[in-house]
Amino acid sequence: MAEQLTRRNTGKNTGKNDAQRAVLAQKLKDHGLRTTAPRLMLAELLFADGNRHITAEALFSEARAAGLKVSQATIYNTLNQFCDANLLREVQVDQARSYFDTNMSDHHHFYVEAEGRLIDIEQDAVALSKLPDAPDGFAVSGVDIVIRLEK
Amino acid sequence: MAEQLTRRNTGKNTGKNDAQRAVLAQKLKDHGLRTTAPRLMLAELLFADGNRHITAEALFSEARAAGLKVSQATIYNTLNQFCDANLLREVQVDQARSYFDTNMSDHHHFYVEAEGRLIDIEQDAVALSKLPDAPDGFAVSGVDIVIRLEK
DNA sequence: CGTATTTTTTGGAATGATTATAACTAGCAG
DNA sequence: CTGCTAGTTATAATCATTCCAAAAAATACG
Repeated sequence: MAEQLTRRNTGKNTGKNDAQRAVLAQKLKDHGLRTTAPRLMLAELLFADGNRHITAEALFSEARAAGLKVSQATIYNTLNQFCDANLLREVQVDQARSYFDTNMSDHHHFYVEAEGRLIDIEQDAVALSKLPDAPDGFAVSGVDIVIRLEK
Repeated sequence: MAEQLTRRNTGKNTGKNDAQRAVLAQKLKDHGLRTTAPRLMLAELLFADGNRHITAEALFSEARAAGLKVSQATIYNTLNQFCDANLLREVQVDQARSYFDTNMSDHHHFYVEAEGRLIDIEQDAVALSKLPDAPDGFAVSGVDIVIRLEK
């Protein structure tokens, strides 16, 4: 037993999943990451169904629920590598835990504190008509807008 | 020994500090907090010299450096009580640690990631000309803008 | 002013997220 | 294939923060 992680499945592969995997594998390569089984499977969870916001712990649970055997360390390593490789971004809304966002386009967030849930705000839904100059000697590396929501 | 925390000093009180303390004590009362020695001393560190941004750990160091004997637990308790009492606000910029801001006016922040330093942006230096509607059933409880800076 | 009642403070243990470590294993270049 | 390098793992370590139970200090009351 314990061969769920091998590249080739036990038999019936849906061509669809294989195609998807190939695309994701290429995506990893394009971003300078080797294609390993854990990375590919986590990429599948993260990127297969459109944009999402997820915590390390939630991803770990999902992976386990999907029958994958990844350690927590791999979850953290992978999330950090994906961030470094610009496949993910970290969103700063709650000091208790980190949220990772698969949407790399320029955008902002609603944060439902009560539920720990993030909602994308497309960039063109916000307009900053006035921005302060960066202090001398500094350059702006990012502008984060978080709109906190309550019931 | 060990009487540094008593209300009455060992002798020479500068009237200035006493006046300041009285103001701070009143401030605590106004916000529904009892005047205790630790609270008063931390309030002095926090509010005496204009607005500041500080982490729990930094406040603890300052308190120790000033010869105060407060435990870490008291630092955390006090910071949280001050937040609840609207004497402080917590700023969310780094998942590793919390920053507390004594400036309760409506404003935003520059964050120098490399130095872990926050700089206030006065409210009128930013103008949002377009804001998305809150999703159905939710109300906006706050808008946080953080401009990240690099050298 | 003591004494009772309630809050605070405290030191230390507990928690929870994240990172470091060291041994093992899997990619991939030749 | 074979070896070198990078990735994965389990576990221990770390770090900020919270919890806890007991001691101390504040207010209330008589």
